[in-house]
Amino acid sequence: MAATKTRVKTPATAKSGDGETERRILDAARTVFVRRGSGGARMQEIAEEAGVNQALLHYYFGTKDGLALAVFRESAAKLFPGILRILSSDASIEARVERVVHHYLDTLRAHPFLPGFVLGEMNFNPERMVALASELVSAGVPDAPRRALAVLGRDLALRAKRGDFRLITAEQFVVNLASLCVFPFAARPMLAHLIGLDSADWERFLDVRRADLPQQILNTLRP
Amino acid sequence: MAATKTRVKTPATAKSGDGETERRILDAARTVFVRRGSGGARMQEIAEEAGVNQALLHYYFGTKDGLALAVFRESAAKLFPGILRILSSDASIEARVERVVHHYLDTLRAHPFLPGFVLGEMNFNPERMVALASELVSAGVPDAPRRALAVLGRDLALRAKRGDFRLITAEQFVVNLASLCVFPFAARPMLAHLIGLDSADWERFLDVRRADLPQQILNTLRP
DNA sequence: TGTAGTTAACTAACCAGTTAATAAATAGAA
DNA sequence: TTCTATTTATTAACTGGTTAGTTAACTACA
Repeated sequence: MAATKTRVKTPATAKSGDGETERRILDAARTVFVRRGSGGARMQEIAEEAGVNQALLHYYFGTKDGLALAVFRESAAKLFPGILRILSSDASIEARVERVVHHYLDTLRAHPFLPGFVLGEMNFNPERMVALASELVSAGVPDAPRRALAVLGRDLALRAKRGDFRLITAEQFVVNLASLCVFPFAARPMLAHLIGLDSADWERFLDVRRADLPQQILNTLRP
Repeated sequence: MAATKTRVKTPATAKSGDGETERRILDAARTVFVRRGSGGARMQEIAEEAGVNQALLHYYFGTKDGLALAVFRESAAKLFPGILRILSSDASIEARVERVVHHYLDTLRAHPFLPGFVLGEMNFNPERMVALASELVSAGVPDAPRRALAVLGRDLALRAKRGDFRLITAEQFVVNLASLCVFPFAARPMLAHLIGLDSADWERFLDVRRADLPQQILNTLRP
């Protein structure tokens, strides 16, 4: 076993079955962190959920924060990179909007607890976002989000010049897109309890949303 | 001193300066809970922030959860009731949209950490929303949100029939409104770190948003 | 033999909450 | 108005249980 206090174990080799223990810990951690946030989650609870000894959590991930960051990282990876790729493609704005909305809603339908978790975690433990951003720097792609925005901004400006769209910055536009796709998932507890949206209502709500939202968003751009 | 384990002290009388100790505890708790979420917050930290002895937290609020619920309740009260009132008024839809956006953005500019806190808390401690909802029932106004939505829904339908707007349910419309107003605040850490939005950028971003968002939202309704 | 993975037991520190005593405020009687 | 008993507010110290993390021994495998 290597030395440092916050050492993170490299991917497992043979015996553990190609990283199976690590996988199980990550899966369990995601389940527990999503349910309680990292502040409310307990390592022993995660160990039990994973069916492993608690010391293994430290063996593979170092500290609770190390584990929480690993879960945050993979959760955030479901929210951002795909969207940025679509937004900076060379398809028409109309097609991009439709693809983003569908990609976002379909992804989030498969992982409905993600937005609540990511938003909660990023607000209660700001060091998570700081760490992610510095990982981008380390990976040599610090500007990826900004470059995607620049591409999109150029296209939006071109269309505004042509009179197709009103003028809007890429930042505002992307925030509108993300707002309309992500917020309902994070706010679902409120929707459920304040206006009585049950599971079937929720699915219908999302169906309608998936169908209508692209056009609504394009409408925000009308002059 | 009354008996029960989860007893909550009623508002203070004379000596404590018209509830001053309680006020100080609530203020401190809000500060700490907003920063860390209730799972990550520590009672001794709140006591120090309030400048009181930790036992007083229990004296006035019973348990940590009792205190957390009190803070959640007053926080949620800044997010919902005012909006519902505006939305169910008899002003034109156009005026309602503008009023809601301005009310929301101005309120949240004064309390920028509210959305992150409320969304995080409601996802990590779902019993908060459950308790709030049952307080509405106890207060005899279980249907207030739904009634507001019904009023708005009727008006939206009328305008659709007239050909002014496309058909949309009040639920979808209100979620769009809330999404566009609230999400940016909850997502601010991400905006700051991924696309480098600093404080001055942020204020400008909100200024632009306040000015442009009403029309963008009304545009979503165009046929 | 050396290394990685796993276990059971352990531990210092932390945590939410309690307790008993004291101080301050209030209510009621004279 | 004053006094006294009661109630409320506050304090310092305490506590049992929990927590993240550590340790030493063992197992499995190359």
